[in-house]
Amino acid sequence: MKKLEEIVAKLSNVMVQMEDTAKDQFNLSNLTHTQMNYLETIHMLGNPNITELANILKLSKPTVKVAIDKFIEKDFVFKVQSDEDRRSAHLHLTEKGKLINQMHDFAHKRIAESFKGKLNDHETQTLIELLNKVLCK
Amino acid sequence: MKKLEEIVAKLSNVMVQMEDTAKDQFNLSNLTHTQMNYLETIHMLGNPNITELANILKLSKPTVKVAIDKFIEKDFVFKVQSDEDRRSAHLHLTEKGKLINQMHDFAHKRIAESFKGKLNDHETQTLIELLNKVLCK
DNA sequence: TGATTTAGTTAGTAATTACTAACTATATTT
DNA sequence: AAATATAGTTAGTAATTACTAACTAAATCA
Repeated sequence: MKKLEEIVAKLSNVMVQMEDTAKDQFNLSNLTHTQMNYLETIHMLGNPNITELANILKLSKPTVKVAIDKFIEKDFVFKVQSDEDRRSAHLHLTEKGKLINQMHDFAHKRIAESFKGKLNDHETQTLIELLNKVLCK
Repeated sequence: MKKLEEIVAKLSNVMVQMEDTAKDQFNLSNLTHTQMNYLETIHMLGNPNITELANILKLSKPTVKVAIDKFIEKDFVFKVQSDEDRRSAHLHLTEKGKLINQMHDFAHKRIAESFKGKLNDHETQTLIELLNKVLCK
């Protein structure tokens, strides 16, 4: 029987590979890792402005501005002027921009299905319970 | 009770976060994702030459050559001329270059320990058995 | 109301990452 | 032995990613 840390290493491998495959299947191979990270962070923060996004990513505002301009040009992101503060604009993902999150969901679903395919119902239930326990704070 | 794919999503999050933390602790924050990938691939292939590395990474030879030159300058990699074919050189990781793999091992160990801390011995054993089952081919 | 802060932008610069075309030197094929 | 193929390199180019300094316009503080 293997040690848990070896299994974690293998698990990490499987997940990275599945994400890569999903990225190909969603025709997102043209996006760099950095660009994916921008779109994921915008999704995570839920329509941040440029200043908030720059703070979270620990990048300068001009850097983020340039990146966002390119996303807008490529129709991954659009801006909505704020009513409360007319200096500020909220960043939104377009349908195309949301693909990134759908891609993640797809990869996770595929992994879950692969796991279920190798266990019976009782074992699956036990795995869910144990993982739920180790992942809670 | 949550669905397995939601748990997989959470698992993915936890692993990415732990790798990021480990990267900071190993003082590797100055390396880009692309650079990490080079060093991981050299480790995985075990002293490839530039042509092999370029093929696996699906990059041109000049691109890989330039990247390797920078790694050599920064003392992450060194070259060993081949005896069989004097045109060719094998790429080796220096101690500094091997840090990347130690960093991964460290992250996996930390995750495994965190999991063990939340389960009793019997549950840990069951988790190991179930994950072993889902991760085998 | 005037001074200061904040959100975003513009301009100029630099490192990284990637490419193709053309080259040298060694190895293999005919 | 000559022709071809392979390993690596050099040079020139381009997109991406990041920075600082300096700016405009709007909001807030004193």
